[in-house]
Amino acid sequence: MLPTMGATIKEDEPDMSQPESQATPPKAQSGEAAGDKSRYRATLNLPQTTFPMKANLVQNEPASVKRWQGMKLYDALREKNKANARKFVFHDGPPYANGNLHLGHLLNRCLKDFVVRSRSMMGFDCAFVPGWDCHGLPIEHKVVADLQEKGKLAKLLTLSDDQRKMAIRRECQAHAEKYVKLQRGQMERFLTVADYDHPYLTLQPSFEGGTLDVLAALCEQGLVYRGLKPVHWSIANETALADAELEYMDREDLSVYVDFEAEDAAKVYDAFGLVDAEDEEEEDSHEVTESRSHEEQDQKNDTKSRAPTPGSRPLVRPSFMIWTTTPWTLPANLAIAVNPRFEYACVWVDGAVSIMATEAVQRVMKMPKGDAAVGEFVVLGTCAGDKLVGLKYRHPFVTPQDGAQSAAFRARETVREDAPFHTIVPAEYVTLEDGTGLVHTAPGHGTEDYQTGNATGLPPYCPVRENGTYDDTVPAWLRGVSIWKANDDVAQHLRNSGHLFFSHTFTHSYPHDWRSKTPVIFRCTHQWFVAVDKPLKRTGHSLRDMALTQTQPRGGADIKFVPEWGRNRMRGMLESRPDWCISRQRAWGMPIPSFTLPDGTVFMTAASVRAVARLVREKGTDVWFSAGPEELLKYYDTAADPDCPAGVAAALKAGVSSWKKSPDILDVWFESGSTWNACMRERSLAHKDGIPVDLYLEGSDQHRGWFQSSLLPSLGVLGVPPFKTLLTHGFIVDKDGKKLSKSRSDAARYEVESLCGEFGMDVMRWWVASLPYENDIKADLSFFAEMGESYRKVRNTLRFMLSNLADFKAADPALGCNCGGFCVPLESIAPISLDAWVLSELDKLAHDVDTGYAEYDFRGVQQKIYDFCNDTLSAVYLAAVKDRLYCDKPDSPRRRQTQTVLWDLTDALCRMLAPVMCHTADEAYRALRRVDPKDATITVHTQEFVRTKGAPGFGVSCDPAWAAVLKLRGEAMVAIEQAKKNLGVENPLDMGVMLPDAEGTLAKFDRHDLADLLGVSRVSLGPAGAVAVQDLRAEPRCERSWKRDGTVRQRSDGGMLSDRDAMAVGVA
RNA sequence: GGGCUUGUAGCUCAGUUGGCUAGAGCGCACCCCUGAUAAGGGUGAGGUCGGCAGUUCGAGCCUGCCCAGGCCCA
Repeated sequence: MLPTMGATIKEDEPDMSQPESQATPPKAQSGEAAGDKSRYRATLNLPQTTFPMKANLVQNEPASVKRWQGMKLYDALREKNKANARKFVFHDGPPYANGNLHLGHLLNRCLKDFVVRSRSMMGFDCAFVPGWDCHGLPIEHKVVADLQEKGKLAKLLTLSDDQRKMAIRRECQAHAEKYVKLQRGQMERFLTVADYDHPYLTLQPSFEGGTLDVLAALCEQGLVYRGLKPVHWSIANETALADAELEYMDREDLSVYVDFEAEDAAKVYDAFGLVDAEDEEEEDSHEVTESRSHEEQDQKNDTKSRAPTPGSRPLVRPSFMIWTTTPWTLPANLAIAVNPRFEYACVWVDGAVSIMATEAVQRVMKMPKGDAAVGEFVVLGTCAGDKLVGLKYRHPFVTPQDGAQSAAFRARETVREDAPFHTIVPAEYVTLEDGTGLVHTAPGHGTEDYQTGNATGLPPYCPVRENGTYDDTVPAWLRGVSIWKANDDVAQHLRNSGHLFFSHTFTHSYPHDWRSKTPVIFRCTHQWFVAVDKPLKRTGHSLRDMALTQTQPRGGADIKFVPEWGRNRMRGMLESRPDWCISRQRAWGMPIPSFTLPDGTVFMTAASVRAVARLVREKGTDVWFSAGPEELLKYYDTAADPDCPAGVAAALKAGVSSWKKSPDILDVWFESGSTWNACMRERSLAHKDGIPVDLYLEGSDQHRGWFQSSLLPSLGVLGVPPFKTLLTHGFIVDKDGKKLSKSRSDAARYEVESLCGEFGMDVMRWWVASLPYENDIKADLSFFAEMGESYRKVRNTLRFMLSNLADFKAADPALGCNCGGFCVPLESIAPISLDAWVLSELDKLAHDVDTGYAEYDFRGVQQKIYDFCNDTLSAVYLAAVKDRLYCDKPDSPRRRQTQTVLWDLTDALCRMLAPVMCHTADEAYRALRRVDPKDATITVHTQEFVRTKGAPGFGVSCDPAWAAVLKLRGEAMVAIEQAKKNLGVENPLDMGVMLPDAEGTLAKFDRHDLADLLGVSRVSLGPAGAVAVQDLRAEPRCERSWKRDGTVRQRSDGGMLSDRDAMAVGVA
């Protein structure tokens, strides 16, 4: 509806000719001629800036990197905070020096950079030395594969061990250094700040020395021992593997159910309480048939194939039925384990008798009929598992002349004379979920089996050689056979001898060597271990006890876990972890500096390790491969070594030239687990007393990896953990929450170089900051694009503020003073002003941001900064002050006050943003100060967060009634929206609003402030009730400010202007 | 199979010790502005809180089971 009281409607109103329509009210309104809106444009203070709307991050970010490099930003940060006593010790977990960095690295590096930059801006001296893990199998594997491809490997194999290893090591070192350089460049492209010129590399001699010192200290505590233990063994690489080097993949295997005949049938039947049937022929139990096969039973003795009555004693020899998925370990079978708490059944099946857990009977009998057809079966009796313990059985194909009882094995290893070979033993870990409830036990081929062997006195017998073939202790038909082939051979042999009840192939999850992707086996080998349950000489407590104590929640004095559930996760792992196998049989790593004497004694003491460490610091670990024992031990003095065995001291006098250097190298996890010493303490970066490092920050896989491999040595050496806080982040997954597959069609666009080129790092960093990093992180190109929008929002807010400061002169920011120039003292700002309100909002933000950074809640920081820019500033404050910025006289006190606030807001925001949006924040900060592009001395990054009197922000508070004003603003917006529909007024500047103010709390507020806050021309206050909107279109509009504020009249220049605008233009 | 963990609007996420009608941003729809303009502003529509069962006066939140993910192990 058109206004009816339009006394000033002009005749040339263009829309007057149009039919009246509520939906399309006239564009040109009463009070001015069409096209006159820009008459006073030149008299306005319109925004002006060189800060571009388009960020052009792809070109400009590398320029920032160069500028920061040029000004040595990292050194400048250290220098700035040196004077501060506050030190924040942050330690970089070393990525592996192999391959390109990916999105997961980007996440990790950005989070770390947020920490470094935010702590520095809090005034902490925060050193950050990047590190690289340079040794280890993956590099060696790659290098050896490359050599093989180039046909150079065959030649290497003709060299001596040391020469060959040296040749491989040279290649490995070159490979590692190449990738360190590559990854360093990528990290810098991530805009991260660190001491890139002085990284720590695990192949540096000083680092190697620092690692050996840790090993020496653990030796000193009596924790390092050499043992024969089953370990995961890679046949392809002929090396023991750490848990971290395993990958579980599906594999098809042969699953077999095997009958092991009882040695003494009567004792077995006694256990089940079976009695001789009285009407049976006078056959006693000693004359049980020896025939094995179910078929044979049927054929040979028709009468006996009749199912016996339950409770009666059959005439055949019973068997213990076991189940295994690794038939190749059967030659090493030394025992059968039962759970003493389970009930076992004696089952007659087609003429044969087998023993298995009662619960397993139905399942086993229902197995698909493959090798043995099962007709009927009868449970003759049951008994508890503990009744079976101690019964003897016969191995189906290993005689006492072979195997662990053979002379060949006894010559090699110590075997107890009374070792209970082939006996039923108890074990709690036996379950009923799979198999028969009787567990094939080979102490040389499994951890639990090994423990059972230890408990019962059985040796860890392992007839499998390094290359995966059997040695000479097995029956002749298996000698030299590959174990994978043996699976079938063994099954066939058992089938032929009638011991195989059933077999089938099936697919299960099986551990594989993470590099060669080949299946691993459990195999007993001589390895070096760090004991986790052995008491330390110094404390009397084991590493496990100390680790569990240190990780307990102890009300603040404990290790802090972010997120908190990491504590339970890690403790669970600590409770169940085995001793740490620290040896590997490879070339690319640090040697374990032990020696084997001619008499077979293996020699390594704390003092001998330290002696080698000293030499290694001088020459690097290559010396181990190039020098002889005399040279390697030149710093060793037996007289000064209390741990040196007498025999060794004597042998040493006779000369060490015949001693053999150990071929073992250290697990790379031991090296990275020593970084708190080899890097942090070695370089005096660590706290001098107590816990050396404040924060470790890595992916949650490191609860088992680096966090644990660091914790244990530190406890052993220092008695305290190496870290005060452990922060973990999750893994990158795709938008459906699935693991990111490298084979996806757009995989190339997820390469970090592509991401930097497509979205820019500041956008990627803004994205990282927005993440709830403790969980899995969904990543998708569309998310990055969305974050680009969000980035632009912040950028435009900064730009708008900068553009309204074009004519504003602030004091020299280098002096750290915001006063002077045109600045208004913040103390003079009235609490009822818009400016006080926005500053008080900034103070809240500054407080939240401060806390957020301190607590690593980057998401909270990001969200609050974004909301502040988007809501508090863009939608509310900046929209409200636009009028005064544009229309007030340039030097009016009101405008200068607002500009002062804008300047401070921009300055404070740049600082808050700096740790995250480090390029853009610096760009804006420098634009605010109008820094010459060539001047590299001024940067936001050497500044600190705004604080006043010790608290974050400017210390400005606003009138408490502001809360009510903002609430009313929300209501008014709804009313204005309704008025558009109901009154037909489209432009809020054509409206006046009456706010209900029954208590008179709003009376003190400037009506202009209130009107600007609502975006309307006028505000009046009224009694209680709803917000009322007035149609002001009948009133004249100011040609300059477009407001209808009630003061508009024709001025001396002929224009229609309000009082304020007339004054600004200088007309009467 | 086990330990830890996740599943809330189309999307990304908040939801404190169980307590009004479950919130935000983005996106979407409609509208305004055209003096932040490859910008800016307003209003609005979207949810059986993975499923089932239980405890409770009351469950997104506690318990059990199940389904679908992730990390680490076996």
